Amino acid sequence: MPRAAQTLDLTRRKPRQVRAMDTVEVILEATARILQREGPAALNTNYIAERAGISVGTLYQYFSNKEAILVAMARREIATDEAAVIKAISESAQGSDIDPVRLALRALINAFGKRRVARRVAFEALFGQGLGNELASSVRKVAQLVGERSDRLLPARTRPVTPTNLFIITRAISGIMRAASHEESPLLGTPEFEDELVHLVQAYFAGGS
Amino acid sequence: MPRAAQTLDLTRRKPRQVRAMDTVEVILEATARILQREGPAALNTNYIAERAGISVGTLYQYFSNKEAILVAMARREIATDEAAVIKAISESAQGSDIDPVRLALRALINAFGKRRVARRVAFEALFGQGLGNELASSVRKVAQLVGERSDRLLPARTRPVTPTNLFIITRAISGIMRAASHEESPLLGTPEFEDELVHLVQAYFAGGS
DNA sequence: CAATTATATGAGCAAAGCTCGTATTCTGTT
DNA sequence: AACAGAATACGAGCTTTGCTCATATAATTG
Repeated sequence: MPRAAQTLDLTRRKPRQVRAMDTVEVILEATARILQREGPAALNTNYIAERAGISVGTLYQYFSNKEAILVAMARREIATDEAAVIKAISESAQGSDIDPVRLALRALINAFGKRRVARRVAFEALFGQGLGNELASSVRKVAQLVGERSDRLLPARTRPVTPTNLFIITRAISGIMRAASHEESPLLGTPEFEDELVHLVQAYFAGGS
Repeated sequence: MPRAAQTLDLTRRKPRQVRAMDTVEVILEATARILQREGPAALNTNYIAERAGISVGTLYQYFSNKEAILVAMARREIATDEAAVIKAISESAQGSDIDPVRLALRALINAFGKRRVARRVAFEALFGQGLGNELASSVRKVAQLVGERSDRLLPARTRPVTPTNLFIITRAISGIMRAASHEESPLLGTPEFEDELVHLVQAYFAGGS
């Protein structure tokens, strides 16, 4: 559908002036709104530009293609999630009597409950681009937490935190969150769901071998 | 890009004659080949038809849109995987000395190692369509196996097999497989990877509460 | 061997992605 | 203040591509 991708340079202008920052902001916001209110089918670059109150040309000054907008959105969501998880962890450090793993996972679950459609589409784009690993970064925070404090949190035999088992638990949680945030599933947000996630993480790190 | 989806009837002809079956076959095969050899960017319906040696019109007689082709592909892969897992399970029933959970997971890992690109794109389509649950079906076989034979396979305190924890473990494994089958990761196929999956499943079902 | 039903064809329409030449605004320098 | 150059914005319009539909061919049935 594009004019053949013979333009190999997909580099775009990076916003320097405040005006440009605002433009990028406005594009991402419009995209999220359209996705959330009118669904993925309604999303096209001309319409994004229209809704954002800018021109298509401007849009393509900052994003090399439609996917790139979604990827940017996804990265933003991930950054937000990560911040939430870190906050939960640091809060738990001082005085809360609830299991920190639980607090961190709770923060994550909460984040996934918001803007479901927009998030889903954005993450889909991330995966489609082969960048699925990035989604795992906020989850990794939880995993590392468990690894570091394993002596305090887990029973007798603990497992070491290797790159491989970080990979495993991280993708496991990502997979679950992803599935759960598809609207049919009312599971997200139930206490049971939280319990199961906590159990999965702890059992995985606690088990022998 | 389509002529506006105002045609609400997405029903298509179902192949009755052998000729028609072959056509469908040939379409799916061409799609997989293009994906595998030339990448997702090269995939478009006109080209699929050309490569399949049929006309676009014919293609659209059996598939309501491009996505539908991918979804069909995904379903086919899933069916294959499921068969492989079942085979592994039944073989283990008679005489093998290896843990049946391990055998089932091994079958799954093996399946995911083939036609990686085509599979990835197909599964992506499945998710995009909100049909991600289907991917879980072959994995569920493994989970059920563990649940049913838990007394034999797992240590002391076992957990019941509820819909919720089937959901959890099933999506966990799906998430891991999915991530691992993205080409950057050389993890798929290592013995370590298999070990970790086995451990995850067993630890999850074995843990207390 | 009609008549009916199933299958195949491909030119071409409309939607959507994206470009590029031009216009406007900002920033720093003298 | 005046100006140059850089950054930003614009949007008509070109391509690509998804998909349809009028028409033709093959299979099946009675």
